[in-house]
Amino acid sequence: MSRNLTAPRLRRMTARGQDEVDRIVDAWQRERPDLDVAPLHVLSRISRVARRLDQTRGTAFARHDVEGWEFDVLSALRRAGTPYELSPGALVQQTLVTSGTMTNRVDRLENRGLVRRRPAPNDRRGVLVELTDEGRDLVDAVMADLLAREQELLSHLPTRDRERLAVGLRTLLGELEG
Amino acid sequence: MSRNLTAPRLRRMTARGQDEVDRIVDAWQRERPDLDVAPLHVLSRISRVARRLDQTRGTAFARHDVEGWEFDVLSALRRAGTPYELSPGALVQQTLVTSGTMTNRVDRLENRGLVRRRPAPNDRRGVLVELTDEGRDLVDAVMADLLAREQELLSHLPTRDRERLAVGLRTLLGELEG
DNA sequence: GGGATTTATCTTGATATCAAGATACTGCTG
DNA sequence: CAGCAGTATCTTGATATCAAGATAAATCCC
Repeated sequence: MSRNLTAPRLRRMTARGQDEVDRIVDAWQRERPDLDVAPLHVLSRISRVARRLDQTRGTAFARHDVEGWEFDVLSALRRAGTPYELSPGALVQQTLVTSGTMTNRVDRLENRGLVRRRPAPNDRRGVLVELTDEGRDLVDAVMADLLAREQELLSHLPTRDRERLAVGLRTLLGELEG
Repeated sequence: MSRNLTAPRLRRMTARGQDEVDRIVDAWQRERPDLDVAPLHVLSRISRVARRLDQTRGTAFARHDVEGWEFDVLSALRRAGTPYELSPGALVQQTLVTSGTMTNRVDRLENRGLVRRRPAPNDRRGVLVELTDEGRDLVDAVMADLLAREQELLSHLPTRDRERLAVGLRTLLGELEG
């Protein structure tokens, strides 16, 4: 069993300052010196950053009176391009929720007038969900705002670091989805 | 407004294969060429990886008959070290949930016999949540298993890349928490 | 030391999610 | 062309979460 071989180097590289995850990992290392807790430096940090990111995005969404889950759906439809319509099944795949959740989401978005359901051609089981003009305007406004804030969030990270981050995360995602 | 200056380089670096986020970002770029969508390469990917990671961990937890939220709480208590006890407030801070959620979680863990509540000394408002022996055994077993799986997940990522990933994420987390 | 403020925890009510199963239609196979 | 497995969507029931507020005790400050 390989024993925290990478920990010392990691520690050196980050001498400037600890974050909450460093404290968590150190605590585990102290309590379980028999385990290699190095993976936590990457994977726990991802979970924690994602959590905070959700919270932060929430405040950006609030100013447009939109919930995160609403944006998820509208945004999948928007980036599909004209005529801005997808099947519920396709929406399920893209948003990583279950079919029941998607039915519920589409219901509520339809009530708000942001999407519309129509029968699928050539398949009487099927439905297509399409963005209304109002939905499109909304998602466009939110997206511009969101990107501005994310730009700012990344502004202290050099371009090179952003690329490395993206590449590493892509590898992980490939592992998880492949 | 800076216009997707980093996108071409990113694209080149990843010629080997696209992931789902690449497809999402490309679609946005096509639909909104006026916006700089590069931040999504990092931030959307973090959300998506985190989501998948949750799902993956879920299956590891299931074999020990533990839910993710249970592990979160037990693990905070475990790494606190002897005597394995923390206030509900401290647990709230570490797990990023609200106080109502924590009350509920502690209730359920107490019912399962994994933790125990006792009055805080010197503060009659307060309570301390402490790990039972059973809780400690459980969290130790789950942690060992979890680390083994995460080790494997990271095994295709060179050590150097893991370090860079950790460093970049730490910077982001500092931004989000500071 | 007594009243206002802050801190710590718990309660309540509304909501979003999921797993499992129901329903309805398609399209393959023999 | 009949039956049957597969696909697409929706329904149901249980559950975890959150926001807001209630309650109680500690601490501050004059």
